[in-house]
Amino acid sequence: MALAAQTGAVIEPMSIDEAYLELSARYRDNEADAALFESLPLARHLKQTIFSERGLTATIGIAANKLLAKLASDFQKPNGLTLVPERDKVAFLRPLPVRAIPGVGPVTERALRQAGLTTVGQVQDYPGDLRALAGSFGPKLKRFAFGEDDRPLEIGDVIKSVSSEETFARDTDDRRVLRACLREQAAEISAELKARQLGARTVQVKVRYGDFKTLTRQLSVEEPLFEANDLYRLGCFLLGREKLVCRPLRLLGLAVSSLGEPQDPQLSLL
DNA sequence: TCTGGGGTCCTAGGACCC
DNA sequence: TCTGGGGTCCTAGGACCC
Repeated sequence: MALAAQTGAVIEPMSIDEAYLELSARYRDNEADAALFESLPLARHLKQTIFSERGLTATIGIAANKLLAKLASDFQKPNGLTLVPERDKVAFLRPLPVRAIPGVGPVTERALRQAGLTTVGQVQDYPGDLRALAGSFGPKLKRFAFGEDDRPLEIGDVIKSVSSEETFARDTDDRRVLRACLREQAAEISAELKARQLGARTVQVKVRYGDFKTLTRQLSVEEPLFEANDLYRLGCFLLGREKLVCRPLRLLGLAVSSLGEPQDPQLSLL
């Protein structure tokens, strides 16, 4: 990442080992495809440096937007380097399975298949209303199918929720086990909130039973909370009020959302 | 997919207010 | 007292991603 920063790139980390680099500032004076090709030496240099410094291979996709860069990097997986020029993007996309498009999971894939659409090319050619198949994602899916994507890089780490959950080795309704679990989760979440100087106005518990049935119950409060004890007690309250531990649990989870600046800790009630 | 954990976003119904 | 609409918040569940 430090190396990438030296290139003057704007960076959006996606996970521990994946990131988008925007280099349009570095190659801005060129026609789109020319700029892409000009970034090839830098991409090769990045791969080489990662390998010599860490002994790891890296895969890079080069394209004019996030969607295409991601698909390009997926194209040739270990140790790949794929460039998708603007002029080739529609053809590049055509043979890909619909599942390759980010946002198309098992459910949307099934809906599309039932309409006879299994490749991105078929989505490109589809004259019907994709909303009927993919809901509000339909219009975006259509644009993605043609390689159009204007999502900007998201930098900064605005976080919207914090959660912790645990799947038990054996389903349990032992109150002591569950309380200890919840207490630990509350402590973890509290530490995260404090580290980020955030408070949470919504607390949610999640339970899953042996048959995989999963329920959530949440509660919003006036004052943003961040103390482990407050989170723990609200979690207990929700479990009890909703009688969620009516049979053994496979999973117990605690989550907070509606995050914002905490009030003066002195005023924190409950 | 006999199924782990931490996230985001969307939908839909109900409460409540104007 | 009943009806209608819009806006916002809360809640629950689900699809999806890494």
